[in-house]
Amino acid sequence: MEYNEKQIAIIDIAEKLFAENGYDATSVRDIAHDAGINVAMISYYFGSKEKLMEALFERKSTNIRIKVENLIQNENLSPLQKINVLIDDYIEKFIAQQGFHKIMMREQIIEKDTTVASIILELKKRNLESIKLLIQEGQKSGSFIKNIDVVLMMTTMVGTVSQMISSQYFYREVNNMQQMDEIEFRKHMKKKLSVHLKKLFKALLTYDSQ
Amino acid sequence: MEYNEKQIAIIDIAEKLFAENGYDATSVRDIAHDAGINVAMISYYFGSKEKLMEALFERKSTNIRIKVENLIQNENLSPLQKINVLIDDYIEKFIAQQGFHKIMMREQIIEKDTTVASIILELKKRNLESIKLLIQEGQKSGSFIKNIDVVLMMTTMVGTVSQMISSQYFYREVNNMQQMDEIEFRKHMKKKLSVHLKKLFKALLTYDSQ
Amino acid sequence: MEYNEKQIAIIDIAEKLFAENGYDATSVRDIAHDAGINVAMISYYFGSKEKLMEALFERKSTNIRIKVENLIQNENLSPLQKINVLIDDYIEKFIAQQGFHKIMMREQIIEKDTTVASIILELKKRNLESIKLLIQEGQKSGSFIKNIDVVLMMTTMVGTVSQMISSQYFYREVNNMQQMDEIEFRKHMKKKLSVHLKKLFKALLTYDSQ
Amino acid sequence: MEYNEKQIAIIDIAEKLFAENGYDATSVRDIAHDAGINVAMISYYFGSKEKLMEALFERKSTNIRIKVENLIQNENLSPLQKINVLIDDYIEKFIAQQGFHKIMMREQIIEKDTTVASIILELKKRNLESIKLLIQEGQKSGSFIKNIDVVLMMTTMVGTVSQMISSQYFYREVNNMQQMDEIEFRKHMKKKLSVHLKKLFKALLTYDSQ
DNA sequence: CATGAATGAGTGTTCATTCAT
DNA sequence: TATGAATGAACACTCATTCAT
Repeated sequence: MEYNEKQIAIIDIAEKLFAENGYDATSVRDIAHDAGINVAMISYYFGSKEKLMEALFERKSTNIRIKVENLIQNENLSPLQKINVLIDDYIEKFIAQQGFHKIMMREQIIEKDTTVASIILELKKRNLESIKLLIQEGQKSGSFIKNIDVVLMMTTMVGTVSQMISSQYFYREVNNMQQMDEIEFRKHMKKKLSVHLKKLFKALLTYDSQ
Repeated sequence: MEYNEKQIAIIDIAEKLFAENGYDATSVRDIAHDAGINVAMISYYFGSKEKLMEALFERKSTNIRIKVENLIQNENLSPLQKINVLIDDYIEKFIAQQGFHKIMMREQIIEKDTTVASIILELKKRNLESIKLLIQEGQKSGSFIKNIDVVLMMTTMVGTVSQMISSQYFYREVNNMQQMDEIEFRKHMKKKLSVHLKKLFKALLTYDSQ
Repeated sequence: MEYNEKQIAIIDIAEKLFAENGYDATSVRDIAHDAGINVAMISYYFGSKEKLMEALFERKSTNIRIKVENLIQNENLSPLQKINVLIDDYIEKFIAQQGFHKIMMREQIIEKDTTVASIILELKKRNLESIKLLIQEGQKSGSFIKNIDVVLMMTTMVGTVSQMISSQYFYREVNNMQQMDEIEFRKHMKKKLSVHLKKLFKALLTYDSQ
Repeated sequence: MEYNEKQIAIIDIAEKLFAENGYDATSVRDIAHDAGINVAMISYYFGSKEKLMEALFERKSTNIRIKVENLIQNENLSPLQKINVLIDDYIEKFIAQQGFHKIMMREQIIEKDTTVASIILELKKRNLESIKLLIQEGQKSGSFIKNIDVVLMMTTMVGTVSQMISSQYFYREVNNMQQMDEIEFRKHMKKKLSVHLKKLFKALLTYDSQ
């Protein structure tokens, strides 16, 4: 699907509002107002509010796919280093696209069988496959242990970053960072998450539990 | 606050519907219908839909507090064993009260300054304090390393379990467990999460990173 | 109709609230709340909200009837003096029972054929008859002119006092009396209205227009 | 504020219903029904029921302002004649716009600090200022006495006409005019009020009370 | 005699969507 | 292609009243 400038503008506004207030608490009027367009335009361009949501997912979900192709062919990095690159890449994407991730987190919880749900499912499967490739590579070379539950490992990566984003105001408060500039705080989160997840992944991938 | 039988029944129905469809997508009519009562009763008993939500949080949030009092005084368990007990306790509570946790996950994302938001904040603070006590005990005895970011550790515990619950249908699918009985699947999740988180915590608490 | 203490208390509260906010804008819950009783009591004691209004009118309307019996037989006063006594009596009652008069003013405007409307009509007729007696006495003795439209004259008396009550806050403002104590202000209004209406009535009753 | 045809139609219907039944006893559904439009249109056009009321006041209150500019410059009329013209003008406006005046009478009684209340207050002040100009002119030329309470005089004018309108059915009844054609009855009222108020004003403006 | 619980109808308002232009 | 006008359904909530006790 190709979207023109106006449609993209609408999608971006929708993303912002859905992220802040949730899909149901955001009216098409809110979106139209913030986008400076007529209410009818949303139905006109996307067919319905739900279809707008689908368009949003179609457009944004591709940006947050884990990409592993170049990484695999890179012969200068060890398997663990590759995993670390991947972790940083994931954190970077997640934090940069907080808004969309918030929407996705909420949608993920709903059990309904919607188009959006299937997009999310597809995304998860792709991400899982990508990371599996890297793990298997490390296992073949003997760098990683045999017994690795990749799904659980992903769950921890996604869950930890998600939870960090969701509770960032709590995090700021307990760490006395209320006044910290947003950009600086994002850097801080990235660094913390990076070190933290790398440590966890190292444990999962290389320490044999007996 | 004390609630009578009818009120509790309403709260339970509301919990189920809010968990399944979200707060905004659930109308008071839906709740009244499922509870077999008149719409007016929700206002009558709780004042408003929002107050019903608050009542729900008031009632349920106490059930999911981490309790460490007995654990601390137990002299038969090592600090790490205590942490492991706590992990299992947390997983148990979270999975048993999935519905409420789903609601809380969604509410946590919204940035608004509501009563519910403050209840969640309070809960997080209490849980953090509880777990800090155990950690400090282990540090004093030398069982745990000095440098532990408890908030990040909690983030991983909460995040991992949350993410597992949120994506349990994905988990079933990629593990070919679609047909597994719900009770058995819960057992499976608990076991998996237990082993996984214990491994992660052990790494965070005892391995010094250089 | 006889009303017990509780009923009278309810009627008094209702009078206050109806006067302040209007009949329709006052809910039985408001009344019950202010009276410190159960909502059901209003239906229980009076049958309905409308019947409560009727009870209110039944009770209060008798207090504001113009009484001329003693006045007529008083041989020490001239006809004009008697009219002046009546004017003061009317002003006194109206201001003392402002609340009820406000309710009546509003009800009077509605065109519906209700019980309350018929009570008001009855009251007006009685008051008209009373005053007519005094006028006729004065005409017989030659003190008053022949051609007097008593209805119009009453309209001016009632209308002037009503309007004064209705717009008393405007009156205070344009006369810089915002800070004046309520009791003192009532005295002021009474005096002003008294002199004013007496002058008007003297003109209507004694000056022949050619 | 400019209103389009549809909006004006709605305002007119609202005026009729508010006049007949009162603001609170008139539902937006009643208005929508009588106007042959959808209920949502009232919110759509005016924002809310209250805003509709304000629009009504904004539109109609200008029509009933006493205008005195031309009168002052007219050199062919004596001060008293000018007052008489003003009285007739006021009666004419009041009776022609009975509906709106009924609404205003009721609103005037309520003590709340609403937009409508402030419009009424403003209107009263303007009318008072207008009439004061005429009075002062007459006083300067020696036609009127010095000691005139203009506010009280206005109170009598407004009050008398208001009361006449409010109790016109009573008036018809006691004067055996139930069957009189509405148009003819209005003429009758105007004539009666005109003569009556002119007599009263003459007394207030020219007779010195000793 | 009194009341807490409960009800169905109604309130004003907002919703996503459609229509006529 | 674009939009202001309009709609019917739904929203949360309040209403006066009734009922069982």
